[in-house]
Amino acid sequence: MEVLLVEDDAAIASSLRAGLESSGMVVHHVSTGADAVASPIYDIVLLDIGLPDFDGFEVCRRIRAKSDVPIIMLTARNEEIDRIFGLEIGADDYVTKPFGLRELIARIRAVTRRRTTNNNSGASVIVIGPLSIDVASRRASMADEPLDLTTKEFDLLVHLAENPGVVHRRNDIMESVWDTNWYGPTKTLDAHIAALRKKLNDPRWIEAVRGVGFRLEQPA
Amino acid sequence: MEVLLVEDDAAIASSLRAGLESSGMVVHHVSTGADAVASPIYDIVLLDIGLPDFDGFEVCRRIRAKSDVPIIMLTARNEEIDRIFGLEIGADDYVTKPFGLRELIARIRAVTRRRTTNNNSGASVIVIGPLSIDVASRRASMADEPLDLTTKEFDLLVHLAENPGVVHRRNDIMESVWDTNWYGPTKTLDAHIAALRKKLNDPRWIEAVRGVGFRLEQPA
DNA sequence: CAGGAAACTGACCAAATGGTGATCATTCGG
DNA sequence: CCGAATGATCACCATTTGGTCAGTTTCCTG
Repeated sequence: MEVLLVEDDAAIASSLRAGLESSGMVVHHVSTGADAVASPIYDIVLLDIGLPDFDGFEVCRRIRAKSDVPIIMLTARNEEIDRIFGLEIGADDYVTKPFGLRELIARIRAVTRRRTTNNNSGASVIVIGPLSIDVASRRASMADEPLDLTTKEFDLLVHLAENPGVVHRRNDIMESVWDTNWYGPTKTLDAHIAALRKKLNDPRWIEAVRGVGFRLEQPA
Repeated sequence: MEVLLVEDDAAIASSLRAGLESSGMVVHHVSTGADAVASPIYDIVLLDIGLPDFDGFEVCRRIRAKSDVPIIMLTARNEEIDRIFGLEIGADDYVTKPFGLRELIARIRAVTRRRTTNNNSGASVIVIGPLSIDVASRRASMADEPLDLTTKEFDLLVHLAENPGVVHRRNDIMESVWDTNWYGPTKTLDAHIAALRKKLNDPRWIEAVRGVGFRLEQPA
């Protein structure tokens, strides 16, 4: 596992390097955004937001432009999370300073595992284009506009968004969101799908697959 | 500044050593409680609670028996904070893992400064905009106005403030603040939430998330 | 032991939420 | 092209939930 660490604070960088290396990772350290963008591709990028030249969001965007490498943002304050949240920056996860080494390593493993299995479940934040969902704080936003979702709507959205593009069968949805795999003559699920569609502004986000279930995907 | 680091996890110890040394401190590392007690006196002791031989509290007591050296406890879980809290073990401060190097260094400086100036202020503080909570001294203030909180109100506030923005489930709150995960038909939690809201002056500080729990956040 | 503050509890109310069936629209197969 | 099946939408109603309050119990302090 080769890590590109983008961090301008020498103390933090040195501490992280030591910790990551003792977990068997190879750490390449750069301290500016320019160097980060110019670097060859590694297995994962740890990206500090407060960089001297241009900020982490810009770096993230530029790296994304040329690669799908997993990116974890290192943010200093909670306020910055909101910015990340609404922006379509394409980071895979973020950790807030101060963070522990074990936590960071766990996140790295989770992100890379997620990437290799092409499965989005377990992320702190699910980002699908303009749609982002923070599972822990139970908030979702579309193009920076917060969505006012009810409990069921949120759970339903999370279930669909955990595997975007794949069809979720009605029974599976019922079991996951309603704790029952019984789908009788009720229109409960349909009603909530309808409500969600309305709040997502564009009904094409949720596509019905006749006879099977529903699929969530960013409209073309 | 000479630091005695008592920590059995090699990765964490190595990482901390690197960080502290790059801040100009001299780090002496031991990994067992026995070694810690046997060590000569340093300027400050960083003491992990989870040690292989006997636990950090015992080490703390024994060190205190022979010296007034400042001690900062490194604790792994929130649960352990309560134990520290209740015990008069004589530690000067504690930090909860995961913690950041900068935070730790700040604490070290604060504790040693406090020692030399014989001043008790400056312990661990949670700050969320105008709201600040001094966990160790159990004081909270809003816009520099002290808040007169009861025990339960304070514990509740701390629990919510430790993860601002995220939704805390009723059961989790009950378990953390009331030591029971049973939330029956009672309105105990709601009553205390109401009391807290009133004392925070703006009810929007605590948002109810229907069907789930509560979230603390600075009003827009 | 007395007084008061804090905590707990249950009742009540209002509002949010979720479930339901009727009805309309769309798709698909013959 | 028609009818059956499936999905979409809507309005209505029952339930759940959170907020508030007053009464009671518990605990602490002096």
